[in-house]
Amino acid sequence: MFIYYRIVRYKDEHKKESIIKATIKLVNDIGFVSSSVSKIAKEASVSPATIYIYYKNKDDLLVSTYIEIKKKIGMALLKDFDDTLPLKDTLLRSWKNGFFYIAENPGLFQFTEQFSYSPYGELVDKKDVEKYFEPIIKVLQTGIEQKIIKNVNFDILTTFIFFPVMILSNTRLCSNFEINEDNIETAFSLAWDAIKL
Amino acid sequence: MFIYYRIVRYKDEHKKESIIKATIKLVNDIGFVSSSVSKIAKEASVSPATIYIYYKNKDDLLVSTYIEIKKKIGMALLKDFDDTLPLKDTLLRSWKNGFFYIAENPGLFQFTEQFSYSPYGELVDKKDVEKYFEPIIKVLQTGIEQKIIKNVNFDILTTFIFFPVMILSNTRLCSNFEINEDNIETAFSLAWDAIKL
DNA sequence: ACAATAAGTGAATGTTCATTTATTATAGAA
DNA sequence: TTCTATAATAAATGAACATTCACTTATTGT
Repeated sequence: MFIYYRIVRYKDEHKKESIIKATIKLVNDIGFVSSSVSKIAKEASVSPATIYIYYKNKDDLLVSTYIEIKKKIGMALLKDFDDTLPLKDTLLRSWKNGFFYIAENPGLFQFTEQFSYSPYGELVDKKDVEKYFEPIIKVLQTGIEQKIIKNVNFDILTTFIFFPVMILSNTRLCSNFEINEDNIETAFSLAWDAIKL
Repeated sequence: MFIYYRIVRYKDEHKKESIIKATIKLVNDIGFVSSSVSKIAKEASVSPATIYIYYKNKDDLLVSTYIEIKKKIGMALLKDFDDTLPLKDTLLRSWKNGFFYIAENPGLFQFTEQFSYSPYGELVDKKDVEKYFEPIIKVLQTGIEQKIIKNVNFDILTTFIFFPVMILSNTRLCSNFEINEDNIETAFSLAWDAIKL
């Protein structure tokens, strides 16, 4: 007869968080090309080998960081989500949530932009990300059925109602767009004109 | 008395072109992170040292490649440019030019996307790029003055009338948007609804 | 034919890379 | 307190990196 013990020295979640934080900071400051595991380790004040306790390899670290951020952004977007409101108001609320979250966390956003336009983007299972945005996508589909918005290819719709948030939030692309209630509403009115029937 | 000779072996422009071509191919295939000078040299069938005859360093090679591509895209966009047409027609023509050029040269477009969202983007003097797009920007300004399109922040305007071309052309972002006359015109009608007064 | 000079190169440079190995530190059940 | 599994690490590894070096090849006016 055998008795199995489970004696564990628990992983330090604070350490994991500081590795992710260091990854984001470094990638934003010097880019993927220059962000080595040792530099990330130094920034997080851990040994390079420690990173390999929490992540399989460098790719795993970067992909996990990306998904973690996408989850946060998705949740921010859906704050106070209420699809009993008129469609237009539901969308505008998400716009505002998105703009203000990105404005308060520019590093998170910048990381995802750089990541998703690089070949790292292909390492991500899209479904792992899309699930965080599902409710708002469903709202659009309902809008088409109720003949409130144009019945066009879904890619076209998202181009005009989601991407403007990302483009206008990108200070590199839009240096003259100041993020405040008025400007968001002005921009939103163009988006709404584009998609409304 | 001295006699100075000026005897030159001229640089082989074909070689320079093959280095740029190799750079684009490699960056698209494996990304900036993995594209080393030696790999680019091998792809171009030259010695790594040869690259340093044509370019100061690796950054110079990448930035030059980017500007070269932007010039080509800008010129494609402005093919048959005619600002005596109604504003709407001028813009639609550019949309079609843009879509079809990108569709025929997906590698060029993909390189610029990856480049401009990476820290390499900061190495480029924006004016070196903007000049290739100037005529079409002026058309928009005229449209505002003539009260044909909305008088809003210029960043908002470009978000709805230029970026959709880039988003919809990006197969990674829009896998369900097929590029043909009909679909381009449908997408353009949303853009026009957004910006028209 | 030859002098002059730039184009072009393969190999070597020292550095940095991602990852592994060998070892120590520590938490917690018995 | 003792024991054990895992966290954590410093140091080591071989491969790959950007760039330079010493050299050869090609071109062209004289």
